[in-house]
Amino acid sequence: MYQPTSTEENYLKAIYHLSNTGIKSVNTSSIATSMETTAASVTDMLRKLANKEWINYEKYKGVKITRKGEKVALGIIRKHRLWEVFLTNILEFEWDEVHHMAEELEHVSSEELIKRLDKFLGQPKFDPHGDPIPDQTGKMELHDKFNLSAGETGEKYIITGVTDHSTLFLKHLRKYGLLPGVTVSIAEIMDYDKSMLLKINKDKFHLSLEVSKNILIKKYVS
Amino acid sequence: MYQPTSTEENYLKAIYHLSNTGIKSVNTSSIATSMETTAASVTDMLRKLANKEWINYEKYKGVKITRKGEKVALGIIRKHRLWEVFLTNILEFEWDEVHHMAEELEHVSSEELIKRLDKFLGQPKFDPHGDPIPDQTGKMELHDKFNLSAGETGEKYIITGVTDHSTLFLKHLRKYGLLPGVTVSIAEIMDYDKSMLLKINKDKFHLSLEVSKNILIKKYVS
DNA sequence: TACTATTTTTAGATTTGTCTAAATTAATAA
DNA sequence: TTATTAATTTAGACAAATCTAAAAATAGTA
Repeated sequence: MYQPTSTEENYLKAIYHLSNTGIKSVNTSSIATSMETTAASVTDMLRKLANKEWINYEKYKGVKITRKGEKVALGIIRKHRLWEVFLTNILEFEWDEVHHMAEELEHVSSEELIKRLDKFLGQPKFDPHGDPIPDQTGKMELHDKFNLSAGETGEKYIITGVTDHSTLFLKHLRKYGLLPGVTVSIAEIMDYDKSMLLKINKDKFHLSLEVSKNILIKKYVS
Repeated sequence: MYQPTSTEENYLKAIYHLSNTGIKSVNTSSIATSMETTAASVTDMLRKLANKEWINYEKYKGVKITRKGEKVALGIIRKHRLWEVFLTNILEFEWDEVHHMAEELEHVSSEELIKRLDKFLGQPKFDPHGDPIPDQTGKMELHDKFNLSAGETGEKYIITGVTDHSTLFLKHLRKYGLLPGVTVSIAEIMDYDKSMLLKINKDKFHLSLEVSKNILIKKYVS
């Protein structure tokens, strides 16, 4: 129906993420925080998005994304994550370097370009951070991730993603080789501060709760 | 000094092209035509570009691009042409399909991205249309091209580019396999309308002057 | 319930890039 | 050289996205 502007795409993406991964209700101020803008700007934009039927919005009552809006958001997320795969796998960037570039590339409009990029990359199901890539219809694999901080001593796990996507955190993990796909086992969990001793092959690392809380894992099945 | 907006980049690119490949002086209306906008909008923008020292501009006296402006323009042209190579060589688009996508991709800002893309593509010197790709400093190969319409009977030539970049023309050439890099020989030139009989390997084509005037060639050296 | 604090919206401005219509300057031709 | 035509610039307005400050609505609490 309508063609979203880059800004509208960014708002819809933020609203989608807040709706799904966030815990709190999607209100004006949470959007303002995540977009690094003011509540007044958000209110203006919400009216526009509602006019175009991408969200349901009632003054003072918060926001709910519509099917149409979700479709737009998933399209952008698909582009973002595919470009991230391109940047890491093909152009050999590190996983903590690609986010900003993908933020620009995701707004390149051609659907055919994304279709071919997807094919060229071998139709990847996850991006370098372990986040699932929606297909053309918006569907994506959602495997049962849980927090490394909830792991148990002696158990083996595969890292599947992160909850903190900041460059600082990703760089930190890279130092220890803690990347999606890597197999780890928990050697010991300290009673005092819930920090843990982690094993990758023969190497051992000491990990604070702060860090383990932001790592997602799934059970290792041999 | 200043960071150009996408719009400013497009104006500088247009002015650069008019300065070099165009015959007429670079005046307000020629820019308006090539940008598909009004003379009034151009005047507004020229003042901005002059303030940022990318052009020299005196009211009613036309425009001359500065060193700084040329540097910006060549940077954009470099990105545009590298993305075109990516789209044709890697994603297997046809040469007449890539222009519009490259117009969007050229505004993605990361210099490091372009550096790596260039490396990944094998540091190509020409884009799919035979246009030279500037290096990081703005230098590019300028081999002595001339018009196919100025070619001589019996001579062998290599196609190096085109002067008409429209989709319609490029599609037309593609039908005959007349792409940059292809070797052709002129079998006959008709006295009456200057149309020519062209040979690629064993195939023969009849080409109007209209078409041959828009094809660039260089001498074949075995 | 009534008061206060917080959140949200409105009002009014700003910036960028655009437009149309009017005014001005330059170019052309009798 | 003067009159007419063409090109260019100015003036004023608009749309998108943003901001600050003020007003209005909601939520929390005594």
